[in-house]
Amino acid sequence: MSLRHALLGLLVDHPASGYDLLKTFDTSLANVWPATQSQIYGELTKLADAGLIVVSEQGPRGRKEYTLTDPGLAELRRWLTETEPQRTTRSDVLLRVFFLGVLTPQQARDYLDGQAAHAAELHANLKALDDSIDWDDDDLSVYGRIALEYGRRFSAMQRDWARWALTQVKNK
Amino acid sequence: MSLRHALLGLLVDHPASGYDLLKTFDTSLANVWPATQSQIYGELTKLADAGLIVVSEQGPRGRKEYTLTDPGLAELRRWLTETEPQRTTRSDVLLRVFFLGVLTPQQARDYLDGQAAHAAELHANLKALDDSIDWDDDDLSVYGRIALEYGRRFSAMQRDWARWALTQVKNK
DNA sequence: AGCTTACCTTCCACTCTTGACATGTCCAGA
DNA sequence: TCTGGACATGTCAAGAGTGGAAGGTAAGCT
Repeated sequence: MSLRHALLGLLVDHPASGYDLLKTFDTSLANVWPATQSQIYGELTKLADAGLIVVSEQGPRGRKEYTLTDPGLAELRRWLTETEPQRTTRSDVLLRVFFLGVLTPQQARDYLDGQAAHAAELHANLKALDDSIDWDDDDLSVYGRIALEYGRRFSAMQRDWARWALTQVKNK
Repeated sequence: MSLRHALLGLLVDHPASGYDLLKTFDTSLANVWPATQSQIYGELTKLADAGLIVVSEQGPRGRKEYTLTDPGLAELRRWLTETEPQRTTRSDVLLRVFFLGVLTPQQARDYLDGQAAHAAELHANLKALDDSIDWDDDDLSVYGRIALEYGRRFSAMQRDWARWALTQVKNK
């Protein structure tokens, strides 16, 4: 049910259309909670039916701009304070590690090397992104920066782990 | 399609029944790729239909023991070497961070504090687990240990990040 | 005026995942 | 002997997520 609340959260600051939200998901939220167009439009309809958002303006080309309602904001707060985040994540990258034994050591190293390279690249990109942003002191900046820092630390951790793992796979 | 390959991977070492595999998923694989009973039994049937595994023995209580076939092993190897791991993960924990601005600073800190505590606990548990295992030099040990090390580093990173984030949320 | 591009939404078919329910068998201990 | 707990599989409904097709409007450019 997180998509639901992600949409509510994005509507806190300003009204937006499905199309606007779709772009937000494709860019800034893509690394945290990817969502497709069909999912977003569908969920918006459900949220409007539930009264958590309303169509506040109809624009050209059938554009519908949604605005958060008071019950919607209350629901967002309830979600944040009263429900526990779901922590069960799936990691395809890590799952494969369990089965590297069926490959040759060289193939296993190739895999880990690829992961290290990927993580290193991501880390560099995030650093560049961080440097390019002029961080303010407002809420969006504070929490946006905290989220970005998570990405930086995570990618650094993955990079270092993969490099360390490489040293553990001996030739046999 | 990872569940499919996870099952193939588990059948490499020794034949197993759906029930056996279910227990493996609930224990050792739970943190990497959780799966429910209905999923596992369903997927095993599909894998058998596809000829990637076969029923090698029928036991008491309708027990069906599955064994990996050569095409099954080939498919596992193909998956490991020729397909890229899917890296799009969803993080409920991180998603919420984006919206902490709608709460009071104190509530936001409570949230981060909870995450720090949770990560610290997980880290301690993994360390204890690591210490309790007698690691050998075989494949299972090497790659199992690499996977466990990932968990250790990940939980440490989350713990430290949450603690750092706490210092970023000022009273206003 | 005509063409292209961006905008904007809806619908559909499919797979994956969850949770619950249903059904029954074997075995060990009181 | 009986009874509870572990063993063992199957099915079903509902929700979440993916990918793509379809259909149409407005705006900008030449």
